[in-house]
Amino acid sequence: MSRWKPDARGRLEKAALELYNHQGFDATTVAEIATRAGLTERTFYRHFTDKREVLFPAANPLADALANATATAPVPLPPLEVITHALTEAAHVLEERADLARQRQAVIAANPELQERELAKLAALASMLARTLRERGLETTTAALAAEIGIATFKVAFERWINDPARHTLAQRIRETLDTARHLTAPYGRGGDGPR
Amino acid sequence: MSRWKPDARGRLEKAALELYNHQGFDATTVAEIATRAGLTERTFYRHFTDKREVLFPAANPLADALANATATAPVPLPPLEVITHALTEAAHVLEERADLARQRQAVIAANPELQERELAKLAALASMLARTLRERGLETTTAALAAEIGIATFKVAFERWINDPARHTLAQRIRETLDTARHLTAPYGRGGDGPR
DNA sequence: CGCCGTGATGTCAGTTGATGACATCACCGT
DNA sequence: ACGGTGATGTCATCAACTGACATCACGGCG
Repeated sequence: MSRWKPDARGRLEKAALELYNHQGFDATTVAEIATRAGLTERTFYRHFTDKREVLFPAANPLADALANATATAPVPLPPLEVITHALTEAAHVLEERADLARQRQAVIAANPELQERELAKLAALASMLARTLRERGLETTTAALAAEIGIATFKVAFERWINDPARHTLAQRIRETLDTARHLTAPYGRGGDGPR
Repeated sequence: MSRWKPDARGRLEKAALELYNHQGFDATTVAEIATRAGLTERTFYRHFTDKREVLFPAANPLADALANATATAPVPLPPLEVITHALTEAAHVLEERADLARQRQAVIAANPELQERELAKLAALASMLARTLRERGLETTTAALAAEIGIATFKVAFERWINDPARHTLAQRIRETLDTARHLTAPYGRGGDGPR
C-alpha cells in the first residue's frame, strides 16, 4: 500500500468545488479544503498558487483544443474562419463536461475575485491564440485583434449557452454569435442592423 | 486650520503610484503607502477596498466620456459607428493625461495581480457599454458583442499607442484598429487579409 | 456661548492567505 | 540493506484585510 492516497490534486479540486458551492468562496478557508481532502493547508499551496487557482485546472483541455485547431487549420483560410473552426472544436470539449462546467460557472459567477481570475485566463487564451496566428503569418495587430474578437465571441456565446442549456448546443451558439459579429462590422451597404 | 491635511485620497494614490514604481507592487506594503501619505493603514482601507484598487480611480473620466458619447450618439448610427465615436472621445481624455497613463501602465504591466484588476475594469466598461447600447434599442446579444468588440479594439489600440508614443495619436490608432476589425470580419470577396 | 452630533481618522486585536525552512518516511533502484 | 528522492507534515512569520471602539476638530443649534 502506498504511503499516500492517490491524486491529491484531484481531491483538492473536488473538495474545493464542493465547499465553494455549499458555503461560498469567501466563507471557505484553505485549511478546510485541505482537511476535507485529507491533507494540509501547506500541501494545498504546493499544488495551487492560490485559493482561486484550484478552480482553473492546469491541464486545460479547452486550451489544448483551441491551440491545436488553430495551429492545424489549412493555411489559406482567412483568420475569422480559423477562429470559427477552433472555437467550434473547443466547444465540443466543454459540451462533454457540461454539468461540471455549469457548476464551476455558478461558483465563479458568485464571486468577483473568481471572475477576475477567469478574465485573466481568457486573456491568456487570447494571447496564445494571437501567437499562433502570428506563426501562421498574420501581422501582429491583425493577429491580436482576431484573437481578441474570437475570445469575445466565445464569452458571449458561452454565456448564452450556460443560461439556456436545453435548446441549443454551444457550437451552434458560437456560429450564431460569429454571424452577429460579421453583421456588426459589415460596411454600410451590407446586411446587418445598420440603416442606409 | 482644519483638523486634517486635505485630499487624503489623492495623497494615498500619489504615494502608492510612487512606491509601486520605485520598489514594485509586491515589495511595497500598505502600511508604507499610508505612512508616506501621512495616514494609517486602516485609513487606506477606508478609501480603497484593496491594495490594487488605489491604481484605479473611482472617479473615472474615461468611463464617463465613453458612457456619454455612447448615450448621446445619433440613434440611427450603426453600432460600430457609435463605438468608433465613443472610443475616439475617450481617447482624448487619455491623451490629456498621457504621461500619467504611461506611468500607471508600466506599473500594471509589471504585475499579474494588477493586470487581472485591469481586465476586470475593462470588463465592467464593456458591460456598461452593452447596457447603454441596449437602451438605444439593440438586441441583447448584439449589444454585448458590439461592446466586447469595442473594448477589444481599444485594448489593442491602446497597447500599440503606449509602445509607440511619438508617431501616432491614440484616436488614430483606434481608427486603424477598427479598420482592421472590419477587414477581419468582412465576407470572403471583400478587401482584407484573406485570400481568394 | 457652550453643548452636541458628525465624520474622518487613529488604535488594537484578530483572522486568513501565502511562503520559507526544516523534518519525515515510504518507495525505488542499486 | 542502504541511500536518495519526492510528496507530505510542522512550524514560524509576514502582510492583507476587517470589526470594534476611541478621538476630536468642526459646524450647527438652542
